[in-house]
Amino acid sequence: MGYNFRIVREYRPQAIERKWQDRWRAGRAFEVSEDSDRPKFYCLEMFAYPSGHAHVGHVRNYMIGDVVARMKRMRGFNVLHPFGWDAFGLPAENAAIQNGTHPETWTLENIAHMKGQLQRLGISYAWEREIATCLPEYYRWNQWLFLKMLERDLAYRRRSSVNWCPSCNTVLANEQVVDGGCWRCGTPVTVRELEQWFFRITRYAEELLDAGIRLTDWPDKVLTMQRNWIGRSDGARVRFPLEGVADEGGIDVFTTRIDTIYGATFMLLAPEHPLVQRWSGETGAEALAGTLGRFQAQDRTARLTGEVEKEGFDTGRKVINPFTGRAVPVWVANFVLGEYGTGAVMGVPAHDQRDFEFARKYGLPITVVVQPEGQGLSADAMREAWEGAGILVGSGEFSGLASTEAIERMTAAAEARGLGARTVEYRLKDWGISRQRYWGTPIPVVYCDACGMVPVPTDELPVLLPKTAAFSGRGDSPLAQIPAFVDTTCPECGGPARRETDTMDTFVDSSWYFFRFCDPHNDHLPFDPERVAYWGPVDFYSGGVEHAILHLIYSRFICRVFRELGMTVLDEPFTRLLTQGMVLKAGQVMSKSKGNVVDPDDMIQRYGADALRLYVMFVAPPEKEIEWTDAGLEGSYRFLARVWRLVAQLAETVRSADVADPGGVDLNDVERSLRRKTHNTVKRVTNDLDPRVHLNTAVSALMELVNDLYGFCGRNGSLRVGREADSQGSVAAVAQRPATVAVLKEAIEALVLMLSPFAPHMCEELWEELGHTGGVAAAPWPHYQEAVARAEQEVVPVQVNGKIRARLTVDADADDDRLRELALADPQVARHLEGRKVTKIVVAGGQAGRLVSIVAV
RNA sequence: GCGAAAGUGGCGGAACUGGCAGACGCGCCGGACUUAGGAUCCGGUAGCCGGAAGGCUGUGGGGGUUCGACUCCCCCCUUUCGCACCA
Repeated sequence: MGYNFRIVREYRPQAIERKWQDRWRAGRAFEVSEDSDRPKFYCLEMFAYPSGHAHVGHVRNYMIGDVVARMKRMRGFNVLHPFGWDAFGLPAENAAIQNGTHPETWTLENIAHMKGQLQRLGISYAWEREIATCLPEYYRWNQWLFLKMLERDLAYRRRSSVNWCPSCNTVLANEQVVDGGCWRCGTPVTVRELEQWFFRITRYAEELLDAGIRLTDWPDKVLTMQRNWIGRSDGARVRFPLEGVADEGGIDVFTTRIDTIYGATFMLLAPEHPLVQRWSGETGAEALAGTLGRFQAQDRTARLTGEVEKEGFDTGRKVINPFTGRAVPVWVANFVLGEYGTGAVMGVPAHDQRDFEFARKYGLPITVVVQPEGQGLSADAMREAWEGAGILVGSGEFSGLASTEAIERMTAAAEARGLGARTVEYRLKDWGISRQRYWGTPIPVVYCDACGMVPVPTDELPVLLPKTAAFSGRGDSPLAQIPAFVDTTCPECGGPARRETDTMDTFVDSSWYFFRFCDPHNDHLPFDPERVAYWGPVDFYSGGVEHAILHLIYSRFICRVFRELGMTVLDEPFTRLLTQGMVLKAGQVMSKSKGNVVDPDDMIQRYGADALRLYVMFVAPPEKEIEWTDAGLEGSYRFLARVWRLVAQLAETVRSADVADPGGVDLNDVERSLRRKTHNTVKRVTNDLDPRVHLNTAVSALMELVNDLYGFCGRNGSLRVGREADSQGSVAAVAQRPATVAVLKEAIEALVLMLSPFAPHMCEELWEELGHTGGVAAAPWPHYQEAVARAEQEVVPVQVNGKIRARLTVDADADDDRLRELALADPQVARHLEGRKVTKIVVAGGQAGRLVSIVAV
């Protein structure tokens, strides 16, 4: 045999990375087609808003998805891993207002730049499937979808008070109001009355809630947020007749605590309640009208967050409490919400904190009707509202019942007497999609004087967004200023008509793009149902937790709309959801305004994309936020260089191996130990990547293997890597024993294969160096032998009084009695038992193995 | 206020179903090689005692269950994140 001398190139990531990225692009390496012979895997990261430059916080998400996609590909799955751009939206328009760039130019330039950034990171996307929502070939299907929803009464138009952001000059959906402010700019939201388009998401409220329970691979946190957002309340509507006006009916209230109705000593109406609005217009109601005006002018934010003091006004009217038969006053209160329930509530001051405060302030009577079980109400009762369940008192025939039962019986009684009904209320509101903006999908309807609102026929789609528009920054839609767009003819009568000038909320675009990726160039339909049947649902979806409500509820809703249209049989679009943590710098979120962004291109230039990827994956679990440090990145670079030196120096040795399977050879202890380590590492990395996505521990397992390999070479006299090799002109020796080479080859190849999802460019280069063609990305994932991964013998810990004092190495078939015997004979154990009496000796067994526990006094 | 999650070395973090706490990395200390080392290779690194072998104490605090608790249960403290007049 003898020695091979080998010059080892230094690890220079930039050249390697460029080389492989070019090859992947030229070879369309990650494009896929339907293949019924292989299991499919749809791996998706939330597509990107093309804001300009991506920082490492953005790209962390794509790197996580890429590790999963690459690993799944190697494990034999047909992997769909596409990318695209959520390209409509406000910032493009703001850029137009500020510096005159057309939104389209601004957007397309940003896309080009960011696409380059992602390609330089080596993310394995099927770029052939790239989509941008601002292109007519995409947004025409938004319009198509809208028309289908219109046909099914899932889209409708109504005048309503809407959330208005005075800074962005647009309407916001409820989901887009955060702490009373605009989700984008934080400006406090005001109210406006406008004709608006809505999607009837409430039709699916119950299903979205109920099916959510079955999303077992979603984070609990997200499911809880969605559940709270949908906000189901079980209760009853109860009618309180108006006193003295028999034919005017009465006022319905919604309550979840009908058991407290005997304590309802007043009624409260929202300022928006239609009845109060009517009363305030009557003569002599100037005071009421004034108060109403004042309430409605109160800052909506403050009203919603409870910062405004509770205030009321006595309307002078009375209603009859249908259970007590007594007349109670009707007040208007600024804290009652017009849009929830019936806009009217019964005031039960003894059992509701808010009503209690209200009653104290205005001197209204407080009647206790529920007592804590097993005790009388304390003297404090009148000082505080007690909101718990208990035993009813002073409630006529229902006195003595427990709250839960009382709710049942009293609801039934109300139903029987025709005063009310069991109902369920949801906090979820219909989704307002109208936006008075330019850079979005035009809503495809026209208004004709003769025919009214007329949908644009589907064969006339798309309604194109005109290229020229004036961006004034005023509140009205720029489209309304373009006569060539507005003036049209009615599709029904051919007469003059005006186009709708609002555009759609961009969340419409993003609520079905994952279907489009399955069939991105279809020009007959949004997608071919058969293709979605093959690829859907998304198996692994990752993105920021900030989309827990908005995007993720809308997508679940629109998925059901497509189901209703017969386009898919899927109930849920995303099987597994991973919400990745943010990247912080100096404890703060990266943002352009804070000036603390880390540009991936800078890092790639210094350390290479592979080191950047490895660092971000290694530093913390994907769900956790990470603190950016340059030192950590440098550590990852060092690790890669260490792998490079190891593999490059041993490549020739490994390539010349003449024993294929180390399993068939006699191994010495050192060789056997390395082989066990290899199989053990394959097992760990495989499990860390697949059921769980513990990328950080997968990397540390690979680091351990590398450490062991260096140790192996150091201990093996005929192999030299490391310092000597490096500083003395790079020497690697061929091992004398074929077994050594076989074991080494197995370890090195497994290492390169498993490291490749993290550091794909370097591993491609090394894989080629090891004599393989066809690319590491397409190579099969290494397999492990359980028997090798495990130790051949069982190691059994021995505890004395709870502390482990010894470990016995025994044959796995030794029985419990033998273990006891060996444990007591162990010198370490004997030392700890000196002068004590053994009272108990237990052999405990679990999946982790057996254990001997000795108790001595 | 309500709800959820989390508290482990100087730091980021491991420990899967209760079984050697601190894997792996950063940082730091030392050795080798060197004109040099901020490169590389090797070793050390929770605290305290000890020359060493070894021992004791340790996973926010206090109780409990168990042969055995970072892990399970109860109370408290702290932090983070959601929700927040939804009747």
